Amino acid sequence: MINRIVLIGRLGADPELRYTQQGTAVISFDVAVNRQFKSGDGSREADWIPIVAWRQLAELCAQYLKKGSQIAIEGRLQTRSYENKDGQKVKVFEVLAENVQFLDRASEAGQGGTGNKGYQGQESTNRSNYNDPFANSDKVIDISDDDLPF
Amino acid sequence: MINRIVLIGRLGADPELRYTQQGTAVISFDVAVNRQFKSGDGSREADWIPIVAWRQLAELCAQYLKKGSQIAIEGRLQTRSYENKDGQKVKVFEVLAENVQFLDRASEAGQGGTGNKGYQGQESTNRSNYNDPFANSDKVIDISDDDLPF
Amino acid sequence: MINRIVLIGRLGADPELRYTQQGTAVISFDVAVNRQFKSGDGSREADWIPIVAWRQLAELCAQYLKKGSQIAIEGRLQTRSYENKDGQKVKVFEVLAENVQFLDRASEAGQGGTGNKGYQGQESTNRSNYNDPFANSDKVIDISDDDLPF
Amino acid sequence: MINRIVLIGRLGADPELRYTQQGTAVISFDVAVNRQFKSGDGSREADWIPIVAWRQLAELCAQYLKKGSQIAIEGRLQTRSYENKDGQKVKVFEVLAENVQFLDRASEAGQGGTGNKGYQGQESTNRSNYNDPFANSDKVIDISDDDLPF
DNA sequence: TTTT
DNA sequence: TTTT
Repeated sequence: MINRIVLIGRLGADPELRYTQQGTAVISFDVAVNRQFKSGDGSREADWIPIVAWRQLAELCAQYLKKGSQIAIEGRLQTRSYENKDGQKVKVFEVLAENVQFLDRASEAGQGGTGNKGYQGQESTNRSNYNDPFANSDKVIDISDDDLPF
Repeated sequence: MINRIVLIGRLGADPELRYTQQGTAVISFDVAVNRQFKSGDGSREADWIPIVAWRQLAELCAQYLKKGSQIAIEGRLQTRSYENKDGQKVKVFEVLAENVQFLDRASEAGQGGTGNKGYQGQESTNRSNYNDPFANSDKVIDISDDDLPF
Repeated sequence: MINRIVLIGRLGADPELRYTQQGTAVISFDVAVNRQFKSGDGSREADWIPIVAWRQLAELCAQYLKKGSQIAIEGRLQTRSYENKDGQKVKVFEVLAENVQFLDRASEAGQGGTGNKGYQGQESTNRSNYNDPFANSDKVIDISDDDLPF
Repeated sequence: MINRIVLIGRLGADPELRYTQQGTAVISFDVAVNRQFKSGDGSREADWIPIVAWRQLAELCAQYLKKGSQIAIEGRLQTRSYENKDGQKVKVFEVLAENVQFLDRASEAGQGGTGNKGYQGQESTNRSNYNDPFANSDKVIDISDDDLPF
């Protein structure tokens, strides 16, 4: 069903590229999307949206993005659950990036898209059982590609 | 900054209309947005997206939506935090609905939009400090309109 | 660059499936998207948006859509030019559908997407030189697949 | 009904701010949205999308945009017709901008939105009878505000 | 927690 | 008619 989101924002920190045990590249980062209005107290507020990208798109992002980079993202809003160390079920919201556009002069990168590699459709598949990339501190995340049906 | 999402899905339960202490209508409900692909085990998966709407749009939704209703939603993805009873900070993701379209035959309601009342811009304002509507079980939620800058 | 459109509307007429000389399926139809407001004279106004879809998505549409069908469409807004019989250059606007959702009860079809076949990326390619499908009355349109770089 | 488009592109020329006879500001410009793929002949292709904005948003655009400016636009795809000097009916497609974000370093302007002035809903109204702004060469366009139901 |  |  239709699930489409477009965001423009800036990275809050350098993104870190990771790999699944099978070698699939995955990257995660948070993007601050400013709201149009200041708060009552005059502070400028932003929504911090977690983004995840896979494969070539992940590698492109790793290459061109750093803390503060401005980026346009097109993708789907997804939810998944995982169990934390306390055995509690944690619900995660994230935008699965399917197309990105780097907006900084510095990153004369142009645009990265999954589409041009023919992976876009496959990106949309279920991946509800992988562990939370954010919960891992090492570059190889504890996730089997068998769990990724793509 | 650009933050735009469009979803089509179905309500998992009857929505409940609430009012702030000042009488502002607010409604919340979860929408199941099916993914295009079945899981490896053959089960059909969905993303469950929390939706919130305010004022007239909330009242329209209360009037036309019930468990199972199909709906198209246009809005912004927002995040906010609140403290739960244990004093822990809980992060909430939700789509602020700004325009909806009821898709069920039964509800020949057509479309509800905040726009036609001139409230759309104001909807986008900061509301990061209100309590979680989901955490309240009574119809009057514990939130002062002073906290809502709109 | 980012170019994303989502529409919900109804077909003004039965769509007609055509094929290029090389056998690529293509379908075109106009969708009426109602505006939220009535005109000054009380009439309800709609924008008529031309849609085009290719390959499997075209065939799905041919199978499930007819005059009056309600549909959600996700795609890109594209422009192209062709020369009419008078040798005049005609500019065409159309939405390249990349994902559709059939919204009628009757068409228990669910959803068609190019993504699930891995064609989505290729859809985005240049096709500015083909003749106007609307200008042809026969089912085999006068267009070589050599002109379609996908 | 749902009709939502988001674009990122560059202006092909300096925009020109005009006013209706009643003094309503209106601006029109074309934006080049590059496609992700080069044509078969290696040339880079773009879709040229006509944009129109009204009132404060028009004035903001006039202030911050010039030939080559990069901009993100959120709005609706609309169609309208007018009669040209030969008495022929001409169909026009254009994106009614409801929110824009200036993306050039130089224009540290941030974002313009109709929403923050409470005009956003009204923007969506019928305006199918005004003359084509592109067809006028003087700054005051031949259009009565009586024809604009907002 | 939806639906087909 | 844009830009990288």
